[in-house]
Amino acid sequence: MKRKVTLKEIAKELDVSISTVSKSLKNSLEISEDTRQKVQAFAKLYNYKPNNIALSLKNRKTKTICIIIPEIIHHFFATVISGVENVANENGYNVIVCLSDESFDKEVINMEMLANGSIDGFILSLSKETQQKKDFHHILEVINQGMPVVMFDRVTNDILCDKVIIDDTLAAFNATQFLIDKGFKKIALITTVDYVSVGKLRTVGYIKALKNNELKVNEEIILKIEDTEHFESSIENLILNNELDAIFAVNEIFAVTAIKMAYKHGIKLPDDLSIIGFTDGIISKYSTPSITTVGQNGFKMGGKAAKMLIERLENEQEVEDEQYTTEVIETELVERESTK
Amino acid sequence: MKRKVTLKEIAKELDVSISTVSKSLKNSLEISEDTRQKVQAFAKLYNYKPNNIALSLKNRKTKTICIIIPEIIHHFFATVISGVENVANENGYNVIVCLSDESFDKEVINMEMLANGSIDGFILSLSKETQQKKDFHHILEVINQGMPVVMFDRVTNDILCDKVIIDDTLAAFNATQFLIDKGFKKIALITTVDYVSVGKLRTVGYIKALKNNELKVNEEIILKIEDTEHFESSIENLILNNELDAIFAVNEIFAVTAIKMAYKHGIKLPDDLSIIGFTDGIISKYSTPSITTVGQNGFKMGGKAAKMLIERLENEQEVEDEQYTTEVIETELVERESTK
DNA sequence: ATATGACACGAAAACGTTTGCGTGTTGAAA
DNA sequence: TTTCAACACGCAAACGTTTTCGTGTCATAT
Repeated sequence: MKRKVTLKEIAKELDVSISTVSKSLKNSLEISEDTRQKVQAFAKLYNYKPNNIALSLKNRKTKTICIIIPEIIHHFFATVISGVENVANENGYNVIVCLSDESFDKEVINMEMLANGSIDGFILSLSKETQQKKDFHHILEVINQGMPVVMFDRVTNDILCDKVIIDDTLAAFNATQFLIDKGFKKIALITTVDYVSVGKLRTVGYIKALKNNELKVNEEIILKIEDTEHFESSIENLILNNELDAIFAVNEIFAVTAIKMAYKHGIKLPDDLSIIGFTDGIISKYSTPSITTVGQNGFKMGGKAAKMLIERLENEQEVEDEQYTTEVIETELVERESTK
Repeated sequence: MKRKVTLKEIAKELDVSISTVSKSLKNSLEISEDTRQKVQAFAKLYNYKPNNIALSLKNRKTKTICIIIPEIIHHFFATVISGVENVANENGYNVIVCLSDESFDKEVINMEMLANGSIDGFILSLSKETQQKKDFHHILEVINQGMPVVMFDRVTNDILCDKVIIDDTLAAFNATQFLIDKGFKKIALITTVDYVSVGKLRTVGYIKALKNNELKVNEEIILKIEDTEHFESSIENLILNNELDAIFAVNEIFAVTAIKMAYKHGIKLPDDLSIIGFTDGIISKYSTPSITTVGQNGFKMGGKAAKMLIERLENEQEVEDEQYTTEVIETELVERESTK
């Protein structure tokens, strides 16, 4: 086992100074051809690689960014990570992944743990609990320290920073309009409780579309799910107690559960009932029938977020314009078998 | 915007030395009650937090581990990350996630990029390409430098290190036996090409179970899928051209695709055909019918891997026993609707 | 009055780099 | 022979910590 070799060791071995070694390896003109080659040969032989930590300390940048997400199990967040990773690597950055588990405390701890020089910036999607508490002091603190933050998907207006989102309202509007255009009148909504920002926005879009087409908004067929564990029966009741034409669900799980309940009671899809979901994940693709859904393009979203963050990092020394931008990623309606 | 405050700045402000500040904050007995309180108050006021990079350099440990996985999109790998994150955080470690995208080169680059002091150790599941090339020099190099590596799931005998796996052969054996016990005779296998280690092992288990029950191994109903993109028709043909009793698929995608093809041709599950998959992911849970499958418990696997790595890190100074262990995580057959 | 010890603090090295600047050695020009 | 530039290299500071080892100032004991 040969431990990592350092400049100092090379210097001692070759009987030159540390600076000479360092300069030789950087092909400095100060150093004679002779020693330069000698040093480089030796360094290659011993597989010298500069110590990243030392460099980070010297340069005061770590070339590492952190992404904090509520849950990695969600396909959407996984694709976002993938997108972040992609452009981060292209730019020589590493990615630390932190999970908040939808918990405010974990979000705070994670941020505090890393805001001490370990990383150069954050990419962040708020946990449910944080959205509920509306307590963003930890984020503000980090920003005030001069560390750039980019928020995505689950964002808040209370924080000024770069953001990348989709137009949830518009996407929901379009999805609902799509159903209306098919001639459906009785369109149910399965959504989350209001404090989940994206759930609320999607609800708004749904209602807007109905009103826009002079359809009555019927509270009885708007199901707001609180408990993310036991909602099967709520959805089952929704379907059984109403003669629905179609359902718009604000996520995959709700959509596929609706399909399951319909199937259970012999309701044929898409003949008797059409369903549109949100998020083009693994479930929508492989479900039987496969699910028509709103694709969010998490990969692109992550990539964009990383790009914005890195640009801010690399231009830090220049003008602090403090002009924050909010990038909107376009969504697309992926038509599959669950709608006719 | 107030930048991070350092020991030096506190020292200057309070007109004491850096050492005094450092010691005060660590409640050293060397320092008088008086100055200790003064320093601590000042530090709290300015929200002093020690710079992690400086600490890493000094201590020669970063309290960061890296996990390299082939794809984050796979639910199984996502759960493993989750498990790693969990015990890492419990022990004050951070997790860097790297994706190899099933590419040998990316795997190598990732390892080299981080093996220079940025992290303390690796957790790793081999990319397909690496398994195919059987080139493990990058891993060996890292280990030879004294950096601990823990491999999981997709491992190789060519590398000596700690490992955490499931008994793929046994799990496949049990799954097949389960089908045999139901009275099925004609049981097809949908698997991967042989160089994917786990695919091969699961194939072995399937064959073993058949032989053990004196059932004929019929190559015609063993489908080895090479192209991970276009395999629908292969599976469709398998189902149509053979009067199958049951199918054992080595992953979720294959299983759910089989269901889709069966559904397409009006074959009723589980009445006409039973299916068992592998990996208890999101698909198996939400598919209609939901899929009986072999649960791998990725969360536990990741947790165990992290624990092994951290233990090795913390005991590094002690006896270098060099006794590597391979931990086997038990699997469980999750019975659902796709089998009768 | 002197020696002793506790006490409270500072200097400096170390972790591994990079880099501006100083300096000793050349050779050639004056 | 003197002067001066080019050359090739080393010194030292800096990044932010921690920690060992001094050291100066007291009060106390002798």
